[in-house]
Amino acid sequence: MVQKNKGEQTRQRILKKTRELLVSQGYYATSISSIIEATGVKKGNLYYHFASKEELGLAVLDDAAREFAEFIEESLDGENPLEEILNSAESVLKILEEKNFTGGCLFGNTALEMSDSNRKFASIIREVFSTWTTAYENKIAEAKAQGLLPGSMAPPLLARTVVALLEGWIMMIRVSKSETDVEDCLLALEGLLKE
Amino acid sequence: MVQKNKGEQTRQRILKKTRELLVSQGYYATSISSIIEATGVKKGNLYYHFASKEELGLAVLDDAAREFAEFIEESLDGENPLEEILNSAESVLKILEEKNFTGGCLFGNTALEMSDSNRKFASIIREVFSTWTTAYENKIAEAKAQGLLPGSMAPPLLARTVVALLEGWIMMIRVSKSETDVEDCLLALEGLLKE
DNA sequence: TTTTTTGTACCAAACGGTCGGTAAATAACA
DNA sequence: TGTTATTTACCGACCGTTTGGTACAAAAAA
Repeated sequence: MVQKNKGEQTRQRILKKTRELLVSQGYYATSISSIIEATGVKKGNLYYHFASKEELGLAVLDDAAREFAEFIEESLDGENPLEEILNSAESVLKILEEKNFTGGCLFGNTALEMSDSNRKFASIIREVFSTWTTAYENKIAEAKAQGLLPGSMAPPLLARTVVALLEGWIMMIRVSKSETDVEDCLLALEGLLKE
Repeated sequence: MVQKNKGEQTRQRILKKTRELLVSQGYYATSISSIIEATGVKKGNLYYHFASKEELGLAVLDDAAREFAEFIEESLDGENPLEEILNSAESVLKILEEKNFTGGCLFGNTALEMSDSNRKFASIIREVFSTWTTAYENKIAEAKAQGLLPGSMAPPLLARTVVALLEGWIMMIRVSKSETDVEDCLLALEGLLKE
């Protein structure tokens, strides 16, 4: 069995493993040597695939952004638009639980760590929040059309609020590491959307 | 004119200036040498006042936490409990604007950067969120007693949701750097609390 | 054979931190 | 009050380690 694209496989391995490190430690705390250790890839090889730490970080973020967009689309599932959003939020929180509340959201973390100092990172983050918000916004507009939504908030504002609420709760859950906080977060979302 | 407590003054100067650096750059991106440069305090002197970078970071966080608790108390001002919370939130966001949306919230930033790896930092952050939440919780309970609050969310949950909403929006504002987002954040809070 | 991929050895710069020692302020004593 | 101890505050050269990054040869694949 001859494998094509051996280099591409290595590249992917670096990408995924580095993502793990970035999620749990952040950009600056993740050193090249720790990436080498975690992946088993030697330094020369790493720099063959990625020109710099920054480029690697951007590639990881880009890769994760693409996956996250797909994940959000798939997670939007339910009997009505409102349920779809709540289920999506639950899916997002589920990932946190699986990681025992360590790491949190790669995009949120990177936003706070890098967006003031590095425009390239900020640009990717902006796009992630934008597609995330838009996905929810469409469902919210549907729900509004069906009379499922109380309140006077316009769909774009409400969608961004839902995302902000999630990011904020994820931050607090990461500090508290409490499972009941996950349920509280979902209750808060229901409160925001249903009454 | 002989000045007493010369050392204490130096200590305070280090504390305040380092806080600025931490707010705008984060912990790992703020090097000892950059602190030395920014304060004018020489290395030997810095390590005379603080045993390590970690201890300095913790002292900064502690100092900021005390100030923030006072700030929240003072910012709770208005005709009724609900207005008090909204005014407090507005005050918090005002600080962001004054810094041109750079830096964001020291506690939120540090939470995401350190709380998984350093328990001492996490502990301070937890306490900050706790006092912040409690301050709002009391007002919310008052508002509920006065029949000002719609919805079924219990005051403790609603208070934490308000804080989460703020932290989440602050994160997004820091990325967007948009002034209108500040107003949107306040609208979202009104939507959460008033209808 | 040529191109792609990987491993090894090395680099300068920056990192957090230590050290012996100096200068200034304060306390103790005459 | 003037003099001497003693503490407090500060300095900058230096330490070992780690950082991100490079050069280049060996190996594998095409």
